[in-house]
Amino acid sequence: MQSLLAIADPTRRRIVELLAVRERTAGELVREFDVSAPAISQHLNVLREAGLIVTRTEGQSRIQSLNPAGLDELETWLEETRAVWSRRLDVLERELRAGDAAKKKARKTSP
Amino acid sequence: MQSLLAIADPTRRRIVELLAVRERTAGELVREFDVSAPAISQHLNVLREAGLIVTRTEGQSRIQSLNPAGLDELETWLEETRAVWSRRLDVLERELRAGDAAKKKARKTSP
DNA sequence: TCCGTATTTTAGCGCTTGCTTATTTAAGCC
DNA sequence: GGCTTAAATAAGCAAGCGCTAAAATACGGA
Repeated sequence: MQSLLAIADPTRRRIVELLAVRERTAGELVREFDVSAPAISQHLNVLREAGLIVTRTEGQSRIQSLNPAGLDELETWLEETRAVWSRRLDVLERELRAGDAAKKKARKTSP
Repeated sequence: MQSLLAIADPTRRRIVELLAVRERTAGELVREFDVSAPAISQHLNVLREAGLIVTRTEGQSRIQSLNPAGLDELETWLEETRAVWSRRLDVLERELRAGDAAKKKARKTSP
């Protein structure tokens, strides 16, 4: 779940959003933020290790782009959690209905 | 985006998963982990402030349960990012195809 | 009212994180 | 080779995080 930790940081999340629009060099990204180039470079390392971006060298600039498989991990966790959880809600609702029915029945014999 | 920061921590993520199955008291949650009760209580504070869980008092125990709206924020970010990004991939693919066509055409006149 | 159980708050500590400046690596150009 | 541009790495620092033990709060029962 490294990708979750990676996008928990606002700067890194913004980088991902920028790269979602189009790929960029490290230098282009630096210009979008009020932090130094090393700071961005370090963020890019984290994102790369999390599998969210890939970097290819082209001449003397390194181009950063989103990794197709990167967001999958996040989506999977979210989907699974939501699946378990909404199943639970269904059960809860059914129990609630059953409970109401039982109450109604009980009221007839002992109000 | 507080919810993202909240579930970036493995313990808190586990708490969410446990609550997805069924609601639990703080004490029940403590027994699931190898950390002290205060630690769990603090994690619950973070999750509550992030809107991921709600707490109701029942007698002397406090019951924690997942907040229906909580995961939405995450899902929204993920969906939007993916939407922008996959749109970009579509454009890219189309450009690629157009490029191939242009190359083919060019080859006919000047190989 | 005093006590036990459940939980939270406080205070303090070590570790990690994100940032900066300084230095290093790498590629293109003369 | 020497210079410039692009980017990464290294070292160091302040702030934040998660943990713990200790104290405080809240409720139910004898």
